[in-house]
Amino acid sequence: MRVSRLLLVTLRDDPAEAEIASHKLLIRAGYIRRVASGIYAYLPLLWRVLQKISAIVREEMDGSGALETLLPQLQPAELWQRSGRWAGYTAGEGIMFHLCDRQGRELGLGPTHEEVITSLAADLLRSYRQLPVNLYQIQTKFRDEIRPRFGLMRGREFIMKDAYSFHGSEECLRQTYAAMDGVYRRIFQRCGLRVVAVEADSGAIGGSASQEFMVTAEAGEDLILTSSDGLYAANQERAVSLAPPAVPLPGGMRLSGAGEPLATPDATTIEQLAAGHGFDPTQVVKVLLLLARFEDGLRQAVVISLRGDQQLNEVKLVNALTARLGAAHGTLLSIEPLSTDLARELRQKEGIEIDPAALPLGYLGPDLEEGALVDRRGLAEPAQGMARGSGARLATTVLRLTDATAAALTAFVCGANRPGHHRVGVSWEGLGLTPDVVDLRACQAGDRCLHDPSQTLSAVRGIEVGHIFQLGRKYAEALEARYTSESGQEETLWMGCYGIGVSRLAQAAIEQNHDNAGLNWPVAIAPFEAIVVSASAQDPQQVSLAESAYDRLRQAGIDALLDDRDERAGVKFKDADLIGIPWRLVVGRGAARGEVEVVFRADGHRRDLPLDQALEVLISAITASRSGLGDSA
RNA sequence: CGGGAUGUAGCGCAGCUUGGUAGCGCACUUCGUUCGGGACGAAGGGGCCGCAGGUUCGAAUCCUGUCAUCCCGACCA
Repeated sequence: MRVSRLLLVTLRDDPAEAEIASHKLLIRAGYIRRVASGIYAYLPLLWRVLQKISAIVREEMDGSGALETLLPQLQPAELWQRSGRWAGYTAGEGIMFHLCDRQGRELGLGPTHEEVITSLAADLLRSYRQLPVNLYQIQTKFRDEIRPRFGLMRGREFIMKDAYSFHGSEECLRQTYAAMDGVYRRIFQRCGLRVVAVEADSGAIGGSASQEFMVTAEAGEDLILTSSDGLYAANQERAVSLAPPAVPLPGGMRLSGAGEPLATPDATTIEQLAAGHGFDPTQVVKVLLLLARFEDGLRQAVVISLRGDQQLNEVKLVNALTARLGAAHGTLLSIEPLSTDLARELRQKEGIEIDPAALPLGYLGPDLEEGALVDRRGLAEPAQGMARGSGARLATTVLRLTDATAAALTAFVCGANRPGHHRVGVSWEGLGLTPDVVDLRACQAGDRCLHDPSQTLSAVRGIEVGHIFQLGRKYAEALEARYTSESGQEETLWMGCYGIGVSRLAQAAIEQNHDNAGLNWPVAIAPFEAIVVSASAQDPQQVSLAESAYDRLRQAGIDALLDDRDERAGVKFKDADLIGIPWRLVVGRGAARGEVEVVFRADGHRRDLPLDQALEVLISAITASRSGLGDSA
């Protein structure tokens, strides 16, 4: 390809819309253009990169025995209603674009394809003899992200490789899951990425085991915690660890664990309480009052007890609530602090009366009375003027969950459930409570590891480029995907699913491979492997030598670009660096002697060589590094 | 959705406080000189000043509304 024909439009200034390096460079170097928020045109250069990544993904997936397919993006609501995900994905903060066709039928634009593939599996898979199968596709996905960000990093339309495997047993699923783990590591290695595999939360997709593949980069949206011995790595959402030991409360229990009252005006936070009254935060039980909203209208007050120095991990909380109430009440739509504002909103929009004045916010204790937080009237009567038919109703009991760090305290300080007062020397028995213990704390860098308390966790930021799940039978059950086993029994299929964000991966590669001059693609996914630049477009000798170098590179099967523009050498060099072509062959002053210069973009290393030798060097270096495997230059 | 910011030529920005009919750099076109790290000179082209309404003799500028984009939080490949 000739640069003059490439529609190469590069910019000198950083675009105002971009924040992180990779996003700025994608725009500046002419790889993408924004069409709307979170929606981008992939320009010819980027499309070549995406094709190369896709080719690697295909080779590795095909090599593992997976079958490529292409599934519809337009999906009937009915399919999603059967899996129980329609409401969660469309209502409220749902991320599925959905629409009605001319007959008034509801359709969704696929954010993922579990439903479609599972219903197909139910159709096609009948016998254990057909198992296992692994189907994948590389396709555009649509997600109405709450906040699209950072260019291709979090787009509303993006390219994803998703694979779904079906099995006759959990054991077989585990084998494929393990195989995909290996396939993924190879794919990322071939793409030239430094990736960490971490234990992950399975989120809205569901299922049991799941692992994310994180490109380590400062711009990453996730926090990864890893042990120094390399044996443990997890997403913070999921991570487990040992909290620092608590400082024992002097004097222990008081008044048989009922606690001694302490006047604490203006001490509504742990910091104020600790600073004002000489307590260590680990001696305090912090109580959070939250309200969970479920799909069926249930509004559940939740009282969380945490040790004062600990932070709530919301993902763990959502999982705990879903595990306890999801089956009976549907998707958990939201969980938020029960503030005065929320109480007002509840009264106005849902006809639910919670008197904020009755809530001693800032002075809550784990034994907070249910009083105002539950529905004591039986079925709630809709108040006049509120949203009709919302069906919102308050639960009849309060759910109390206690993190293990708080449950382990034998004598602690906590709020007295009346403004301006705490209690000192409280015990769980003294409160008449048996803690319902759940792991709810957010792990931090510096925490000790569970597998070896002498190891500590450290934190790195990461960009999630892949995620593999053992889904189990959740979707197969919902969509009645069964097969006949060897013994003639009808059995539900076991499922796994495996995703790679292809377009995100391209940008993550830039985040890891760039410098002040521009991009610096790994050879395996570079849009072109080499660029031939003649220093002067006026010098016929240089031009013809450049042409012949370009032809010979192409004949040798190299993806070569020829900068044939009548620009000054500096402009062409700057552009070559900016768009990040790994190898540059400069035809300049030495042209008269048949000499050219070979430049390696990554380290700027250059050498003058006769053309024949230069081509040889280039061709062997490129063919050696093309696979992305091994220790190429 | 809540909090913050910004919309002026393809890109980056000034002008707005104090209303008087739009400017700078880059990019683009033509000519000349230059030619190994984003050249120089000359001459050009390009703007419903996000949109709608209002105030005013007069609005990029003041007021109201609205839309869009970006950043911080909840979502995820």
